[in-house]
Amino acid sequence: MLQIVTGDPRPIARQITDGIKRQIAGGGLAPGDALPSVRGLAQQLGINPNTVAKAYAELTAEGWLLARSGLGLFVAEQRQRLSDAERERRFGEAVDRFVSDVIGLDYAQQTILDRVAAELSHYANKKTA
Amino acid sequence: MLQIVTGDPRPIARQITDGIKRQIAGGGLAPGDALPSVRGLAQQLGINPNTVAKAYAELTAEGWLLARSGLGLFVAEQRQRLSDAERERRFGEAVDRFVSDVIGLDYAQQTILDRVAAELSHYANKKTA
Amino acid sequence: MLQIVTGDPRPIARQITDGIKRQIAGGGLAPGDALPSVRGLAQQLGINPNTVAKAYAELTAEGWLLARSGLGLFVAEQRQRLSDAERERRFGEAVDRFVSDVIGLDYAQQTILDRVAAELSHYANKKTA
Amino acid sequence: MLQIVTGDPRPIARQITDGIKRQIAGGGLAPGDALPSVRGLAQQLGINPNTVAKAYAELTAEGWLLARSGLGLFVAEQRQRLSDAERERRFGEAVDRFVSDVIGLDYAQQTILDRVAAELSHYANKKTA
DNA sequence: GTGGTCTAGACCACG
DNA sequence: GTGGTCTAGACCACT
Repeated sequence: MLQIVTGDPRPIARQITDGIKRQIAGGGLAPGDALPSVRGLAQQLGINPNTVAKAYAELTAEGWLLARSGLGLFVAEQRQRLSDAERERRFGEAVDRFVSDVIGLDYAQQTILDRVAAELSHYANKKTA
Repeated sequence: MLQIVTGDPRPIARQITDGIKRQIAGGGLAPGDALPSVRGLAQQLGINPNTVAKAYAELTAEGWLLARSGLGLFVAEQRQRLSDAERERRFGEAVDRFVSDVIGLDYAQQTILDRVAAELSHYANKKTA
Repeated sequence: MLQIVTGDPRPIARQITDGIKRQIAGGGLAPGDALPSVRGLAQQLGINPNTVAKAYAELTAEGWLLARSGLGLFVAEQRQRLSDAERERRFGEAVDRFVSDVIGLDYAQQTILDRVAAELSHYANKKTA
Repeated sequence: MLQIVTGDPRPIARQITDGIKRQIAGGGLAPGDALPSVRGLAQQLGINPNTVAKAYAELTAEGWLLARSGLGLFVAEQRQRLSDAERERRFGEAVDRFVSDVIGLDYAQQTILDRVAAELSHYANKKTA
């Protein structure tokens, strides 16, 4: 289930997109599955429908979701959603930011890697490159 | 040397603080070393001195730097400023955010770990737990 | 309510952070409470919004406040952010400075202690060690 | 002995005035005692003579020291160095600042008072009001 | 509407 | 020369 945490520093729309991406990556949502309606999800989460619509729009633009007119939104078939250059750019940025965030906390490298591995393992990921 | 990347989504001041933290963590800047002056660095980077001053102020407030009036800023002795609980909290947040960022990029877990390890290895890390 | 005293040697932003910290410590502001908006408080105090923003930014960085994008700033849950060693260091510094400030004023020790006690008593302090 | 600590956030001149005030308050320097010369102290401390001269000038202006032309500076006789209003103003400011510094560290009131009392006791203070 | 960021330019204390 | 503070005004992202 999606959860909105008010204390979370991430914008609400980001929390939604992150949550849905994780569910898709982890198999909780399979290609073809329908998503809750904008109004329904907004009501359920107690937030503004505009915020949900914005999150859905972003996911659609990135190829995660597919709109079928009059029917709603569905999880798209697996496909290359981003160009390799774009993937690599985002990947590099994420690693960079993560290292900057963690570098001052003085954890051992192995501790950091173990923790990342543990967190990643919650989401099945069969792609090998 | 510090580099400002205009395409970087991080604010300029954040890029500066990150860069300096990394230099300190990696030993490029040792305790007692002087930092470039606010005006000097601003001119070198082609940005407003206030932006540099803001970055320096944050690092000073966090205990990374120490001001000696009239003389300039210097790298402070490193000490553990945060409680274990706070360190853990921030660590968890960083890991969580990182996983959210990369989970959708379809990289293999090992690829991700290798990249993080490579990036971390640039910085000496003496702590073993 | 917050008051800005022009004769006060503390910078304006410092007066604001001090005042808010005291209100939080004394229970006048509880976790979850909203703070006056940057622009609103600036107008009310007759100062520049940037000055208020700076004070708020510092309190946020130190963990006293939490920003919810688009909604404003709120008092965060209190938690112990600093290590015991760091707390002790700052405590020692404060005591040292205080003694230096009052040692030349020729007040009796008991007079000084009574005054400090009176001032501290305005703020609930549940910790017993 | 006076000590200059480079890591101290206080300006050097402030460190000197504080140190001399403490010595006078604690009896290490008695009325009539001569002070080291500006140049001598500056050389001993490894700092700029201007800084020492400035510190001496402040102490003289506040009535702690007395200049005898051609002979040097001496500790002044005990006397009311400040108006009562000025004493009270500074006292209030010092208490206020101290409380603001300590309020966020979450120490018990008694702990704070004990520490202040202990620190004050290092300096004999017989005046009772 | 909210806070966050950056620029520009001024004034101060310190050495 | 150094950093620290404040003002003024602009633009952005978020709700």
